[in-house]
Amino acid sequence: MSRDKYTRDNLAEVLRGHGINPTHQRIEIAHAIFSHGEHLSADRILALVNDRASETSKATVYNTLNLFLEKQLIREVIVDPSKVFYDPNTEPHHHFYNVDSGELTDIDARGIRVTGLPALPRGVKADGVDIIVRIRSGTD
Amino acid sequence: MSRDKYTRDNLAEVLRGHGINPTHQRIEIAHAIFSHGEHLSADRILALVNDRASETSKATVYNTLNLFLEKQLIREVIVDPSKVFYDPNTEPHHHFYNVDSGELTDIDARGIRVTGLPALPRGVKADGVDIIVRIRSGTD
DNA sequence: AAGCCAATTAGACAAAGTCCAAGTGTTGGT
DNA sequence: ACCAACACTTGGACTTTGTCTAATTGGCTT
Repeated sequence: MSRDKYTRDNLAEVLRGHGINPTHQRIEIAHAIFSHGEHLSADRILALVNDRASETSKATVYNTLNLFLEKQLIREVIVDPSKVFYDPNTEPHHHFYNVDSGELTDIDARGIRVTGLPALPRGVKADGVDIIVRIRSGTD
Repeated sequence: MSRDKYTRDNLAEVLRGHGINPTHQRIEIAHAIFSHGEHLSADRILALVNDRASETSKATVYNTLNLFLEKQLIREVIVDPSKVFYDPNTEPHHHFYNVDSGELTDIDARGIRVTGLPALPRGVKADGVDIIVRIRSGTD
């Protein structure tokens, strides 16, 4: 694994590998998500890509995030009623969500086992299991 | 268990039991949530209470739902990026969420065990564990 | 009836996200 | 080099969920 994993060249390769045509904007957005090792919301991503240099519109950010989701380059994490977080980690994992601070932390799924789940309803297929451990910083 | 568990009289009692002053609107909203054995969104609740008879404003519906949450009469379920669902079932339980239909189904938490979760980060306390099993009706 | 406080209200507002029609590249064929 | 075709991006209007506020209403208590 090289020192600088998320060069724009490497990212372009990654995008191609997921069947995504790597454009300037898409690379910048991927860069924002992957090099920033955190769970970002769409508005943070919009701010990050425009902070840097090139202008990217809100529409493109949303289009691109949805494209990345569809192509399974990233995942969405739904824990906050007001906004979606995007997760560059597509390995199986779960989350701690600090309700007070809004902070979101990964929990590696290896070693976690859930027993006692009922069978799936008829005619459906599983699409994934999310475990969210809600925590509070409060000392009460 | 009586035949008609959710009379407005009974509901008034329940509200009082949770430290909530039972007003007309609050009773109607509680009635909508509890008698309708389903997970409703705020806009559905607003529609239900106004469908019936008395007019209740959007502000009151939101105020009341947040009050009910605070007083732990109901829970919120966050599975859909676009809206919150309110859950009359405050027993420990989890959910199936059909991504295609939007349908939300309870999973009794008794018998479910999660092993292998890491220790909580320092200085925080657990606030609950949500398990969401995402399913698709698709036959692909 | 007067006064008090809690609850309700309409409507303005805010924020997240979608949509659309027009514009800008980029590519490939000749 | 030119043109056509297609893909991508864009601003801005729009929609939806939810919050806020200032004014009004409604119940009690005396």
